[in-house]
Amino acid sequence: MLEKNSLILFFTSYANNVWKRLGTKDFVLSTSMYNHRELEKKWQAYWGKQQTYKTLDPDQWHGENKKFYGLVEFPYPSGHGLHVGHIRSYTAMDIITRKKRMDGYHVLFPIGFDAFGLPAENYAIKTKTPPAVTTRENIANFTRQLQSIGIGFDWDRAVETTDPAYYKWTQWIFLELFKKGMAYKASIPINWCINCKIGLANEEVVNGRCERCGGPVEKRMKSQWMLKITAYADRLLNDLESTDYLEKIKTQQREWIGKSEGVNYKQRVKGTDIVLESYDSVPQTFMAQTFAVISPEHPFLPRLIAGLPEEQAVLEFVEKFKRRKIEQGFEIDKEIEGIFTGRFLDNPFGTGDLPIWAASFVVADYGTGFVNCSAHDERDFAFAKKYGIPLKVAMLPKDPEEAQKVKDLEYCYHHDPEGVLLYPEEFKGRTWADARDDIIHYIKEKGFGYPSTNYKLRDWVFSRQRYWGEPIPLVKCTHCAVTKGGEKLTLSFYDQGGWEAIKQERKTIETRALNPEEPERYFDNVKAGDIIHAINKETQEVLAFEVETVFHFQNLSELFDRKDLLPQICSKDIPQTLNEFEKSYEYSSDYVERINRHGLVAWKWKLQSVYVPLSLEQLPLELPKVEHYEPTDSGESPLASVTDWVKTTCPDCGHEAIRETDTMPNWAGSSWYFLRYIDPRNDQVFAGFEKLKYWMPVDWYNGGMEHTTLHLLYSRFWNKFLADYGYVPTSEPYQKRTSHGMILGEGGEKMSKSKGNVVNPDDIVEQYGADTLRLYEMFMGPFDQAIPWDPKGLEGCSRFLTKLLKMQEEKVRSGYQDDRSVLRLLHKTIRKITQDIDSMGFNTAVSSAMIFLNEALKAEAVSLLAFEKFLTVLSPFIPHLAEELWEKTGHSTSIFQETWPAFDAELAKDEEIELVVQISGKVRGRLLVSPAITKEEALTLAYQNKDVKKWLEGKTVRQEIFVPGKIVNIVAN
RNA sequence: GCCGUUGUGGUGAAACCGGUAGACACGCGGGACUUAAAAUCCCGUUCCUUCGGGAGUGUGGGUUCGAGUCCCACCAACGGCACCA
Repeated sequence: MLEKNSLILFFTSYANNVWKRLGTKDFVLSTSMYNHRELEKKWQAYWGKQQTYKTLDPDQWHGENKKFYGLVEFPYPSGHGLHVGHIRSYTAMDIITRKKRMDGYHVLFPIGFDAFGLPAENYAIKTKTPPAVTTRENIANFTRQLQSIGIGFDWDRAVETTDPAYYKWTQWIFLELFKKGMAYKASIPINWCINCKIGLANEEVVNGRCERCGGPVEKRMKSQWMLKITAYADRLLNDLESTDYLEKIKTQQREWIGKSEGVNYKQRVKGTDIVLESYDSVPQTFMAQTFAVISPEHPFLPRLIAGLPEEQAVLEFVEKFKRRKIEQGFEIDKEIEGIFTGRFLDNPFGTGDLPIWAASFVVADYGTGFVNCSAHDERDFAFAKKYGIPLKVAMLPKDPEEAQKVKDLEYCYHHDPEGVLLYPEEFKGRTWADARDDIIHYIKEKGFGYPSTNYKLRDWVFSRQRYWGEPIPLVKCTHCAVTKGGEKLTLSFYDQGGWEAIKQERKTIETRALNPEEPERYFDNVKAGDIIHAINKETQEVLAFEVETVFHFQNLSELFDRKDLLPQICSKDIPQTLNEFEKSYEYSSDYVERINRHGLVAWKWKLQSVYVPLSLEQLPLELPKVEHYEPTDSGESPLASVTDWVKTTCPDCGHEAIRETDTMPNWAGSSWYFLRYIDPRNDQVFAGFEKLKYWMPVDWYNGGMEHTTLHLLYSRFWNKFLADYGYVPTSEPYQKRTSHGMILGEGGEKMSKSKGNVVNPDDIVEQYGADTLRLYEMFMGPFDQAIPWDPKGLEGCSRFLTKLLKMQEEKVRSGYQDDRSVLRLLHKTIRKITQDIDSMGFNTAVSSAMIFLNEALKAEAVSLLAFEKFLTVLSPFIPHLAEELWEKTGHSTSIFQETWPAFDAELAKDEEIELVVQISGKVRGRLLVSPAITKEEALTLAYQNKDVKKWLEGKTVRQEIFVPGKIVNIVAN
């Protein structure tokens, strides 16, 4: 012992520097330091043992009847460990929820891990380590780190998306979506990353490159599971009104949904039977249209140009376009290029035939992929100028000079609400903004087109051909499902009657009038063995059925003669006369007429289920072990090679069947995790309804700006879907959403391993302690803004804690009568911190605490009562030290069981204020006065002031302004 | 190009509804304690200055008794979207 002491004395001169490096600062040298490592461990153990942060179920809560559900985005447990950015967000919500607890709320503040996804899988490919193993290790590490910074999570409720007990319900929700027709399989052009061999959602493609590997992306046709999020587009848009998201987050959501209203025109291509539709969101100037443009990727384009002299040139252009699109990573907006197709549009507006061009600037998958163009659109204008296509104006500015310029086509004049229309005749003189609705009506009345709405939002590509994700719990049955190819025709049903008939197989004969103009729609090429899909347009439910026999009839009379078929066609009474029979076919005015002109097809069918869902008892469908984690070159999931897993029996018929081998995207598990926290161990349902009713919606959700479009949209969609079927109580999951700013590296750049500027929170906790780290992250700058990391900043926060300790040891006296000024500042501080926590002004809350501490240390002493109040409002920021000091001041229970201190407005009031005297807006003097001083009194005092007298010498007073409590301004010259 | 955010000392930043610009913290300079260093404490720290004062919140205008804050035009940085007809 003696030896050790002398050693310390001997080495004190540089010990501080040395032990910081060696990390051996595990003894207390003086009162000005504290052993954060031991102290923090002590309180973390205490909280664990006392279950300080355990959230009781509603029926066990006996406190006040008010709840608060605070949510933070659960982390992806990467191998790099916790990022200091996580700590910023988690500490903020930790502070908010601790305060809510102290305000008497029943608080839910949970955490979990979103652990499916590419990094673990890519690591597995590289090292052959099963993702389950790395994930387990990473979760253990993250858990340790999160606990080491003292975030008050209820660890009993922790969830992991990779846990079969969790993804059982992710699979269940998917099956619900499937059963309700919200999941469907479609062959679509998907974004295919050549490097990763994986299909990407639109949102994972950044500037034409893969978001993850940065490699090139190409379009490939692939059969994918899709979720019909577009069916919820309007509600996802409109319901934003009822939420309290930051305005910029709402804007992002709105723009991603991208609702646009306008009209569709239906127009015949001259000399063909092709009818093309175009979408126009600015129909006011439709009379200006002088040409049309079709997307090079439009499916009708080859038919359009077939046999024309231009055909070869156009096909070459299309080829060149597609190649360039891949090579240049979609950066094709530099120069717009096009080619005349040789076709003309038979313009129904009577303004002449419009030449049809194919051009790079029209995208295939928005609207109809075909556009009518005019001088009143910037891109159209530029294109026409480049290729010398005639233009015509249909709207002019009010200013005559400008109008002349527009007439001369000097620039593109567009989207001016005050623009005056020239055509059509009926609208001459009306303004662009005012005429819009009437023009749309006019276009509809004239039969030129009909109102239509478009969204940028696309259906959600929900399948991945990857290993590390939730298996899609469907079985492809070879017995009760037919999987032959052939074009799948679609039969839609608006009416519930027809739909029910199909579902119950009441009718086994379907008939359709033929129409050579639209062969696809009217089934004149239907063959036995075809799979036809019927879609209920109301519910979006899809059923498949196989065509058994096909019958063709010239007219209704021929069909009426097949008396053997009639009972299967007519659901009610069988008509006795042809006349009666015809009547039953009068869906629309010309339907019978069309049948008698072109004929009619009828076919016998049987209902099919191509994909059969597993039953609840069969869930979870666990991921099997595999040998290789690489996706195959053909793009199939590695699961496809696990033959004994793929081979199974059909849950419906029991015959041999094959499993779906696609897995879900990593968005799946995070789309409902906030629901699972509420009832995390329930094995009967994903969460009990009564508990959901108590806790939902989430009162406050904080996360990164990078998740404010997709994750937010997807999870809102799932929640709405579940709400529609009565599984969750609220249609919107999150009442309030805020976002934290990123923490950047020291140089102001994003932290990344390659730049070597990553800060490891473990190092900071080791050196300074968790409380210092927390305090610094809250103090470093405005919460919603990106801030570079500054190691020096930690010092100031560390000093603050040392001073706080010093205050407790040297200044706190029980029963001391506090100085009036200290008491006043205390209550001002309580008020400031209370308000700042609610508005996320953490940086100014910390600064006000610093101000108080600085002042209090100057006082002779501070009462125990005052110190306790100060410590209480500070405790959410620095929970460990707060508990320690609370204990030191004689308490045996946790500080977090205290009530949040109320501030006394009377005590916080100033007795004397500094009133600034300005002469003509310049500060010339100051007066110490009562806050209640009147204008007259203040002016009298001001005029007595010698500086003021000096400045007013030889001047005439023009005006006297008095702002109570602030300023006196004497205007003189 | 469009949308959003932000421009204030050497640095991170404060500044409520238009009312003392630069709180708080870092850094730096000086001092105290010490043989010395670290730690700690105290003083100073926007710039210019003839020590009276003057200028100053990205730039240029405007409104006002008074503008970092409001209005107009512009510039720059960051983030998001990007041929959406």
